[in-house]
Amino acid sequence: MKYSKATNYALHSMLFLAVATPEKPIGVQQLADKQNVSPTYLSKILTKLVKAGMIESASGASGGYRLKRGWEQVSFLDIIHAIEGTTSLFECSLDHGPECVIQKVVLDAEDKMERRLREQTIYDLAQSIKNVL
Amino acid sequence: MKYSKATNYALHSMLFLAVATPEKPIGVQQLADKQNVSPTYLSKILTKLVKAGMIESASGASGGYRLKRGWEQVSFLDIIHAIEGTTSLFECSLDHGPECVIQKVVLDAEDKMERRLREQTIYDLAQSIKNVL
DNA sequence: GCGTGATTACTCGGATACAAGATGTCCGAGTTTGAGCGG
DNA sequence: CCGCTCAAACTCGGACATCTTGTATCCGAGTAATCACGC
Repeated sequence: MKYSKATNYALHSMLFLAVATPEKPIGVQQLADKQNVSPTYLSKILTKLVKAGMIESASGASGGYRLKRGWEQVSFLDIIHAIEGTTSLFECSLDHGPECVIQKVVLDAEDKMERRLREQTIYDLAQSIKNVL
Repeated sequence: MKYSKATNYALHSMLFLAVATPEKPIGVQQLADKQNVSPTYLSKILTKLVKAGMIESASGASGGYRLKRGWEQVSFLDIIHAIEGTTSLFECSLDHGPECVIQKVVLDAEDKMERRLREQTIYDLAQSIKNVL
């Protein structure tokens, strides 16, 4: 039970974009260099973020990726869900009545984690980093 | 990012043993039938719980598995860790300074989930079920 | 009745097989920028 | 100086390869209870 590396790359890419926020888009190459990943693989991950509506891509020369309007509200959970999917981390798969007491406990615990991830935005994190610099 | 089915089987097996608590051990076959799993596969899972010290196995005819002394303190988190391992669900794997702010956020969220799973014992859950019956 | 050996029912652990998902690469197609060239 | 064309840089998306992990099966070995048999 671990988050995939792709989630790691996605979170770092978003934070990097949030700290930079230039008018020109940032190329995949530059993002990939920072994280030691192949650009083509990273582009697959960023495509998911595009489809989730957090960033947008610009084709052609001097193209790249850029934060989209409203990105200030994007939370950690949004990013994680965009990469990992939204299925909950426990499903009983047994047919012992309508509700599984075990599942209820685990989902309740999961909810506590998600609550924390939902209230943490990339924007806030980027601001706190900038203050340190 | 999901808990494995093995974790599901382990939790259900523990709960079943906790509700039963007979003097005689319960065979794998019986536990497997309840959950629609092959007995040999379930035995591999139960072996992990034995090594974790929660249950003990009895060989030979009329053998099986039995809760071990001190099982009343076993929490959900103990069982999950016995099956999934104790590695935290996020590791940065990047070398951008000593601490990764992203990792700190995710681990903080994970801690909130684990706190809930740590305070929930199989014993308490078994008691609440018995009351309903 | 009692002891002894054989049978049976069960777990244990390793080896193996299979499937799915994560990770990563390759390449062709489309798109925009910018430079070069000719008028 | 203007406009056209072409090359370069870049993303996009699908197809493919590889590796790890979860899931599951099979089988031989060991162990304990029980049964059968002979004394």
